[in-house]
Formats: sequence, C-alpha cells, structure tokens
Amino acid sequence: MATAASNPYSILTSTSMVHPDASVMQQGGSPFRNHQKLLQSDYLQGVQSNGHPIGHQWVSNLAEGSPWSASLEQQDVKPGREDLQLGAIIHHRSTAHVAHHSPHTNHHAGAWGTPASHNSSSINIYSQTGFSVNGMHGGLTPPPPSSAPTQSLHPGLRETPEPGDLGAHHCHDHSDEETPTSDELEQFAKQFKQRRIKLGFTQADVGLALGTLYGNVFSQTTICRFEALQLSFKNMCKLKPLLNKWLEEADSSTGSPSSIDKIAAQGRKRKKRTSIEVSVKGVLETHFLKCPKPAAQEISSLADSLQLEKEVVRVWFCNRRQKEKRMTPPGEQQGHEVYSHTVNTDSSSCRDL
DNA sequence: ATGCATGAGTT
DNA sequence: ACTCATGCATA
Repeated sequence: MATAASNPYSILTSTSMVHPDASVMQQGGSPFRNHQKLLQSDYLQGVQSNGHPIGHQWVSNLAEGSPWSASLEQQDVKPGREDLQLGAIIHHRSTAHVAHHSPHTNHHAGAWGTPASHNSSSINIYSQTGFSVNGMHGGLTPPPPSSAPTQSLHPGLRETPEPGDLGAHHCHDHSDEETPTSDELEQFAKQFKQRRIKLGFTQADVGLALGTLYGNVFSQTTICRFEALQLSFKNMCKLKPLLNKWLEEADSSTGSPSSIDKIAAQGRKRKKRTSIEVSVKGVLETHFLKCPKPAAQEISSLADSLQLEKEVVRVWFCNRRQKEKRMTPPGEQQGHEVYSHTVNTDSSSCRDL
C-alpha cells in the first residue's frame, strides 16, 4: 500500500485546472446486450442537484497513516486559509413538477427489482454551483440558451402498479421527455458514444462541456458510466436529456472552436483510496452473498477479522449494493454470460454469523 | 474503466 | 445508518 498521501490541490483562485488528459481509451465496440429492465419503484428519492459541495477538507496528514484511525477522530487542522470559494450562485430554475406515471412496461420482478414502495413528488434538478458573479465568464459562456423552452423535466419514474389504468387521466403538461424505456436508454447510450467518438471528443470533454453549456459539470467517470449503462435507471434518465442536447450542439456546430472554461476545482482532501486485497475481497463477496446488509456489529467483527477499518468495510458494502442496482448488473459485463445471480433481496434474514 | 470515497437527503 | 448520485485516483 503505497499510501502517498499527496494531494496537491490548489484551492486558490486558479482558474486553470488540471486537465488530466488521461488517454481515455475508447474502444469502439461495446455491445450492450444485456439489460435487465429494471425499474425501481422506489426511485425518486431526492434528486439532488449537482452542486459541488464545497467546503470540507480532509485533515491533511503529510505523512501517511490512516486518517481514519478507528479510535480517534481528528478534525482540527484547517490551515488558516478559509475557503475562498467564490460566491456561489444558485440558480433555481427548477420547475418542480412531477409527472409520475410509468409509460413503459418493463418492470421485471425478480432479480434486483427491489420492489419497495416509496414515492416522493418533487424533482428538482438543474441548480448549479457557483459561478463567479464578478467574473464574467470571459465570454466563453454561451449565451444563456433560451433556445430550450422548458428544460426537460424528467419525470420521476414511479411504478404505478395500477391495473386498470388506461389513458383516462393524463394530467401531463405537455411535450417533453417522456420517461424512456431501458431499451431506449441503451440505444441512446450506444449512439451517444459512437457520435461522441466520431466527433472526436473524450468523455472528459463532454463532462466539461455540459458544465459550460448548462451549468452541470460532470466527470469523465460519469460520462463513462452513462455510456456503459452503469448507472441506475433513474440516473440514466436524468442525464439523457443533457447529453442529448450536447450531442445536438456538438454535431450541429462542427468545427466551432468551443473553448472550455473551467471553474476552479475545489480543494478537497480525500482519504487515500485503500486497496483491498483480492483475497479479502473474496471474503467480503462471500459475506455479501450471505447478507448484503450486515448490521453494524457484523461489520465491526468482519472488519476486525479482516484487518480493515470498519468504515472501509461499511463503504464496501454500500458500494457493492449500489453495484447491484445498476442497469448493467455486475458480472454480466458485455463479454460473457453469467448465470449465477443469487441476489439475496432478503435483508431481514441474516443475523447470526 | 473501476474501485473506494464523500455528502446530501431519507428513513 | 442507509441510499443515491458523483467523482478522485488508480489499474
């Protein structure tokens, strides 16, 4: 574990950014063949606006060592530098209206459908983070596109297991993105990737462009996951309209020098990524199959026996669970089939170890 | 392309 | 303490 705790983040008003032009290799062939038409009824939780929560720093310990000491918490530090974050303006142009209604018929019961019944009723997207008010975006900022009438509002999907529901009531406002089906998303993602590559953009470029164009910046990771359908259904639905717009923009203006501005990166101290050994992962995996939702105490003992911090184990389980909920379930990555899906949805039956 | 991490919002 | 959306750092 080469824990080189080095985080050279400059929080200063550096308008420049580190563009880790990681060579994003985009292989041109990603057969999305699988798809579990999932639809989680418990969607719609809180669509958080993607703002970059700024203002939190990890205690910087120059030396390595786990800042996560299981028995101590440190949280002083904080060099004299206050957060000199730019005034964050939050535009709220959210039109909170929900249109729940599930136009598609692809629910699938079974695997990881997790039929829960929650529902909420407010979607609020599009609110963005800080832009320097005083700092006019140097003119790169594309004119606030009024071209788009009413931003697409993705209806929060919600399972409406109502049998006799025929188009009787349709209090939908009007034309706008309907909730796409899994197939459509798959289709779109595929097409998106292809176009993107053809136009010569990297995933990172797109993520950045979305920021300068619509105020929502995304990372290469997110774009990548979108293309690979590794996001939750809901998440996919949310991103689609945005990426769709970018696509239109992109290929309509072939050759226009789109310079990308960058809003300073916030300084954020992250805990060094701990790499779990494969053998250990195996153990965790085994436990997960037995009980995807271990109680706090089980986590403790497990962590203890594995020589890992409890927090690490807890997070591992969280991430593992999330993975299970993606559109592209773990295991069946485009390549080979997998037939061992023992998704234990039962979380109340795992106690005693 | 992914693994571990963070944080807001829920439960 | 969990879920979800996201992303830094890394393989």
